[in-house]
Amino acid sequence: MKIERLDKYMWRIPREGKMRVDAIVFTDAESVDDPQFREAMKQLMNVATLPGIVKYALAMPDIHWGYGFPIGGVAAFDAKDGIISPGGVGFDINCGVRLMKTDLTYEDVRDRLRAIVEAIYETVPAGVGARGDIVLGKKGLRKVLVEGAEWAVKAGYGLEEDLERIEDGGKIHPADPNYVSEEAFERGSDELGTLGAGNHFIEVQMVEEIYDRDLAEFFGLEVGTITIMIHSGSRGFGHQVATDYIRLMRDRLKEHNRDLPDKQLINAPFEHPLGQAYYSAMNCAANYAFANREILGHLVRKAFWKVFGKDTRVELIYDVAHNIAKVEEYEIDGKRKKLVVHRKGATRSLGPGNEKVPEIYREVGQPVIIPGDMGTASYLLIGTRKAEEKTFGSTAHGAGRVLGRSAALKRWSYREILDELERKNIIVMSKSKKTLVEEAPEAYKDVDRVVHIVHEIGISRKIARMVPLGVVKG
DNA sequence: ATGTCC
Repeated sequence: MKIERLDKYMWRIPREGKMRVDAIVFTDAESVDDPQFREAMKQLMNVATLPGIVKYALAMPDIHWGYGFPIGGVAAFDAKDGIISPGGVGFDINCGVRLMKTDLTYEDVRDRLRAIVEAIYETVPAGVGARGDIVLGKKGLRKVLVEGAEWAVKAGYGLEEDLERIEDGGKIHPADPNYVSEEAFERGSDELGTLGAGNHFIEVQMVEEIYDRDLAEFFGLEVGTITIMIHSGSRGFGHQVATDYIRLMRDRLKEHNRDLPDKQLINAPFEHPLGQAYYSAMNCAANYAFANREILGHLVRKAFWKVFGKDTRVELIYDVAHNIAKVEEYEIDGKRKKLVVHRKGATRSLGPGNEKVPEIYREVGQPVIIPGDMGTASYLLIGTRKAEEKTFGSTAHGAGRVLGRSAALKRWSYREILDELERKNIIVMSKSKKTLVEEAPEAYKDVDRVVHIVHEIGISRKIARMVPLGVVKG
């Protein structure tokens, strides 16, 4: 594979073979020689062969191997003659993360940390197949799929003021539940307000460092401020939507998908009825995930009220999607074009003045939230115009795995991971010992390095760094 | 990520 260095953190794999565009990756020199990085780059080169891809196939510094498309990848396709692909979104549709801030400081919580972690653990259902308190019939669930986070607020699981602090207001359209299978309805009926497993988590954090004083003040953050981060997605519902449409595209679009370099890149022309059906069903799953995180946020709020009193303020800063495809307009060769922007393990990063940024934040730009893995730091950043120009308004989404789940299980024991977190003074409660080992901090790339790169390139800028005090996992 | 295999 030919890889050219364009800049300190920018690399290019020039178009070759069936590639329609170059592949561009933002990372440091250290990563480029890594064999696992090369595997992910091969996937990015495959993405560059897909019909209608515009400008280049992009990878963020947290790139790693995924289903068909690499995780940490961004690919934009012309809405007229391009495609949409479930593998370019990921199985956990609208997996994402939200950051909330409290009016508490480290001094206020230090003696009751165990109590708040336990309260969250008891309030939030977690783990594979966990069921929530909300059980919906088909009619009820249809409303969730159309209304997203707004449904949660109406049902008493959230505050009205939360809604403008969620990407796209927590409600994306078109989202027609008629394109969603019975099986997805069944799986989704009792999983609202549940955390899930794997890398999903709820963390109680503390602001440890401020990089931009003005913006930190704008968001009400100081060193010592207690924040909460929630990482979850669309649970079994989104997984089923992805499975359904991968199968449908495989069965009904055989000719269109005949020459794929990898079967996992299965896709539909965006304008084809099946492409439109997936788009709508995917948006239903995105709304399910927005509702889910809104409910989780409110359950955590209740846990804080229980431990620290009902007058404790727990305010949402922002909630972002990092597995999604969206129709957005960008200027291509001097013309504005409608593109289907696939962000798979990538965060939208819009700059100041962009009309898609809610009014309350428009003057500064869109908040970007980049979580670390369990037991490491997380960041609040701000979106930039440079991202709109260079990366279809995108930046990184997190640390990125460097070690597979089964390899992690072979390498470490449950006790070792617990001890490691204890040494860092982090309280951890997990439903599954296995999950905890799979999510060992050392199984992930260093999030500080990832964030440093996106900040240096200028596709998002650092505001604050948070460190975990307590973690709840599935 | 996932009722962790149809």
